[in-house]
Amino acid sequence: MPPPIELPTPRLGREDWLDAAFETVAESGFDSVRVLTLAASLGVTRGSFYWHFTDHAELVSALVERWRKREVDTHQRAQEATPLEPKADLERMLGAALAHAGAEIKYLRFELALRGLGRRNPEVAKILIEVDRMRMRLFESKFLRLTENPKAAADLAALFYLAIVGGTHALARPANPERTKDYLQRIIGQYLIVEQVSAVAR
Amino acid sequence: MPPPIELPTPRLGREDWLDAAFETVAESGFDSVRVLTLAASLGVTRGSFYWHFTDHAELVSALVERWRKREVDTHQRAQEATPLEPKADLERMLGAALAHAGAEIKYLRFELALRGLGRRNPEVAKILIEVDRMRMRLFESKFLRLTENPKAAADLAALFYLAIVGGTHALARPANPERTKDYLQRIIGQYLIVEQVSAVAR
DNA sequence: CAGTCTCCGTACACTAGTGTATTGTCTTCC
DNA sequence: GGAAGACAATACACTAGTGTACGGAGACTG
Repeated sequence: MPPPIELPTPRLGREDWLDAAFETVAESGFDSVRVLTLAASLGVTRGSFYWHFTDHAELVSALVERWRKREVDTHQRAQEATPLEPKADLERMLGAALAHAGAEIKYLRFELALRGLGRRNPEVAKILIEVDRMRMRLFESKFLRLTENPKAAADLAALFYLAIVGGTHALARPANPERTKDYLQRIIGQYLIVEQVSAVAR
Repeated sequence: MPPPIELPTPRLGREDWLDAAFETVAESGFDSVRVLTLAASLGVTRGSFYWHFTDHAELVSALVERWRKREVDTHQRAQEATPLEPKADLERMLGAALAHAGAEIKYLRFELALRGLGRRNPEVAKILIEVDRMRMRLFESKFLRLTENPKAAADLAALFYLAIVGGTHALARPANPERTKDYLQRIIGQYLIVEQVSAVAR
């Protein structure tokens, strides 16, 4: 039987182009995604590209759609995960959201670039708003286990989620990987203390 | 004597080009700043541009520098402003930071685009980090009037500042102008209540 | 009222990028 | 092992953009 694994990737598939485009986006944004450049980095000419994609626009929308699907997936897996003790649960979410190590930083940077695209592209904006809502609701469900006030839970979820987004934007470059996480973890700890104190006072 | 004001702007100055570039950046990012397009929108040809600027790169860096200067200015004016009662002070800062009305939204969008540029341009990143630090320290000084714990003040300042940045990124488009402000103002109110309760408990 | 300085138009050369059409070359599968 | 289909190279036409060189027109100044 023939060898099932082929090391030098003899022929390219749609996914290979998407992967290369993903790298470029994470590196320097959507405006730097050029068919010509991608072809060069893949070691082929554009003849290949226009076989897999009809258009430059199709590449971009396929890339966005792939991201969206993955986000929905990880969100569902997070929902189905057996919840820990409340505080540890929140910290786990923070850790996941702010994982700056290795390959994760690419995902973060891709998302930042995507938000940039969303500012000029209404369809992308729609997707981002959906994903933001999704994630914020998850945060909310976690905070609901800490306070009996539903409005407070919603507000705190929004505050923390937005702080995470802001943290990645404001401090992610250059190289403040751990700082943001520390910020937010300390604050969670502190909020919980304050919350307990206020509970005692009630 | 000749009329000191001239309505149709007979000749262009450096500032006119910077203004036009600013609009474009706020609208669709730095990558959309094209000499050719700007010239068209100003009703002249590129001959004018290359008189005022040596280069496309010079336009961009001049634009960034103008933004930086203005930020330092407004920051200093904010520092010198006579402080209000602590809570009102914070709310005023929130209001200023999230002013989404009229011309302000353009500044916001410009800053978002600038953060995008900062992700690929180390010099821009440096400027952004400086401005972020500046503003966070101002927040910190405000929070220091609410709590005697300096670490708590620093953390809370970071949390709120990052939430503001995140709020503009995640929800500013399309058209959630008042929502973010409401979020944060409600939360400030709530935190202050919790803080007071915890102070009573101490 | 000539000269100079400031601003702008024009023409040219060049590069980078898209998209199309056609042909070529592997694979696979019968 | 030959045909069909999947993938890729080549060549071409086209557009958008940069930067340069030079010339011209207004305005200010002596």
